[in-house]
Amino acid sequence: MSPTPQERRAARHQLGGASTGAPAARRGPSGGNKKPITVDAIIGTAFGIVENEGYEALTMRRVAAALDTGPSSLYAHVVNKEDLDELLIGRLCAGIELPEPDPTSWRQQIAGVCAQLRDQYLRYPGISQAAIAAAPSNLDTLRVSEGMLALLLAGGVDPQAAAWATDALTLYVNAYSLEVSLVNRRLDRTDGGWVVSRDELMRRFAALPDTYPHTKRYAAELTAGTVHDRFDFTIGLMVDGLPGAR
Amino acid sequence: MSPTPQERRAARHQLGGASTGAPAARRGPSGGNKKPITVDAIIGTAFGIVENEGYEALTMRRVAAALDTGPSSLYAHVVNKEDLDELLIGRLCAGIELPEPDPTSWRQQIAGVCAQLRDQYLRYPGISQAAIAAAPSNLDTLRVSEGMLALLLAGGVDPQAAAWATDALTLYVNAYSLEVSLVNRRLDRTDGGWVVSRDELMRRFAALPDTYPHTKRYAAELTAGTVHDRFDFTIGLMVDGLPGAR
DNA sequence: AAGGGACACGAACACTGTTCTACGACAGAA
DNA sequence: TTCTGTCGTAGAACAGTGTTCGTGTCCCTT
Repeated sequence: MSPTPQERRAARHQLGGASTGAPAARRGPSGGNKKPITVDAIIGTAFGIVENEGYEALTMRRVAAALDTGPSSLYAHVVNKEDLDELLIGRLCAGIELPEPDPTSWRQQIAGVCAQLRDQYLRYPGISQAAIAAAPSNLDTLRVSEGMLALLLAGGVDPQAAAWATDALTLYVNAYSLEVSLVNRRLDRTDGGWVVSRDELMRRFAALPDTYPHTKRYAAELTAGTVHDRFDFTIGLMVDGLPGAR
Repeated sequence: MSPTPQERRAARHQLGGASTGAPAARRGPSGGNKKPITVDAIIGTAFGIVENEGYEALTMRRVAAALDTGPSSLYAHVVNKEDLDELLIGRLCAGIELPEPDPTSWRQQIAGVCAQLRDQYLRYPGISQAAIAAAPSNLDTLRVSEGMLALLLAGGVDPQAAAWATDALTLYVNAYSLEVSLVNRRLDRTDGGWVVSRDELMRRFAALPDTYPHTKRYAAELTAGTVHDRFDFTIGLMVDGLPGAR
C-alpha cells in the first residue's frame, strides 16, 4: 500500500494505472498549509513550465521551486527526470483523440491524428525531445500507435506496411515538431523581434557561391509554404504511398 | 590575420573556409613537447570520443582531457559546445559522396545518399541529436541538401515537391538514426548482454490488455525486419510517392 | 635586447541531476 | 492520554556540466 515511484513506473509499463487517493494536506515539516505534492501536481506544474519557458527550462529544481519545495522532495514521487519526461509524454498522448476507423476516409483520419500530435508537441516547445527518447513500451504512447494501426488496417493497408508506417509516421511527427521548436527557439534567442523572415532567408540563399546552383535557383521553393504546408506535404507523401483502399 | 572562433563560425556560414596553416608546436606554458591545439585536432578527438563512448560522453572537459589540457583551452578555437556540434556534423556531411545525377536511376541514388547519411550517423551514436539542432544554413549540410535536390530535379520531380522532399528526407534520416542510437544505448544500459531480442518484445506485446487488439494481433509485423528494412521501407515510401520520371 | 601579441591554462561561477540524512507531523496501539 | 513508528518533506552535499576571467608563458618582431 506504499507504492514507491519505481513500482509506479513498472506498473505504467504493464497496465493502466488506477488513480491513487491523494492525501488531504502536506504533512512535512513545513506545516499543513500547503497543498500536498502529488504526481499529478508535478506533471501539471511541469507542463506549465514547458508551455511558458520551453523544455530546456524544465529542471527538477525549477519544478520544485514552483511547488515551494526543494529538489529532493520530487524523488519520492518520480524516479528520474527521465521518468518525469515519460510521464509528460504519456499524459500528452492520453489527450489525443482517436477516431473510429472509417474505411472510406482513413487517409484524412491518419492526417488528423498526426496533426493533433504535432499541435500538442508545438504547444509545449521542445517536449518532442522527450518523446523521441521515451520508451516505446509506454502504455499511453502505445495507445496512439494502436489507434493509428487500426486506422491503417481499416483502410486495407497490408499489415506489414501498416506496422512500419505507424512507426515512420510517429517518428516523423516527433522530428518535425522538434525541429520547429528548435528553430523557433533559435529565432527567439538571436533576435528579440524574431523576424528573420522569408526575404532574409531568400537573400542568404541567393548570396551562395555557384557551387550551389539548385539551391540558388529554387530558393523560392525551398522557403515556400507555411509550417503546416511542409508538414501536410510529407504526411501526404507517406500516406498516399501506402497501397490501400480507395 | 587573427581569426577569433566567432569569425570562423561566421565565415563557415558564408563561404567555404580555406585551411588555416597550423603552427608547429604548442606554445603555452606546458612547453613545446605537445602537439598544438587546432580546430582539426579538437574535431578529431571529439569524433573519437563519440565513436567509442557515444554522444552523451562528448563534453568539453572530456575533449580537453584527451588533449591533455583544461576545458578553457578549447574556447580559443571553438565558440561553443553548440559550435563544436556544428563542426562535427559539418565534417560528417563533408564526407558524404554525392553521385552525378542520373535521370534513370535517381530513386536508387537518393536512397544511396540517405543510407550513407544513416551509416555515418550510426557510426557515431547519438550525433544525430546535434544534427537536428544544427543550423540548416551550415555550408556543409547545405551541400548535401543541394546534392539531393539535384538528384530529385534530375529525376523530373516538381521543384516545389523536390524542395520539400529533401527537407523531409534529411529530417527522417536524422530522426531514425537518433532513435536507433537511443534504443541501442538503452539496451546497453539496462542489460550488459543487450539481448532483449525479438522474442522478449513479442511476449510483451502479447501480454498487453485487450484494449490493444491490433498491437497484439500483429506483434509479429511490428517487430519484424532488421534495422535496414524499416529504414528502406520508409525511404521507399517517400521516394516512390514522388511523381517523377520512370 | 626589449616589446608585443597570441596562445594556454588554472581556478572559479552558476548551473544540472541525484542521494544522504535528519526532521517533524500524522497514524494507530497501549 | 501518551508513546511509538512510519512516511512524506526538506536541507545540504556530491559529482558532474558549460563557460569566463585573469594570469602566465612562449615565440616572433622591432
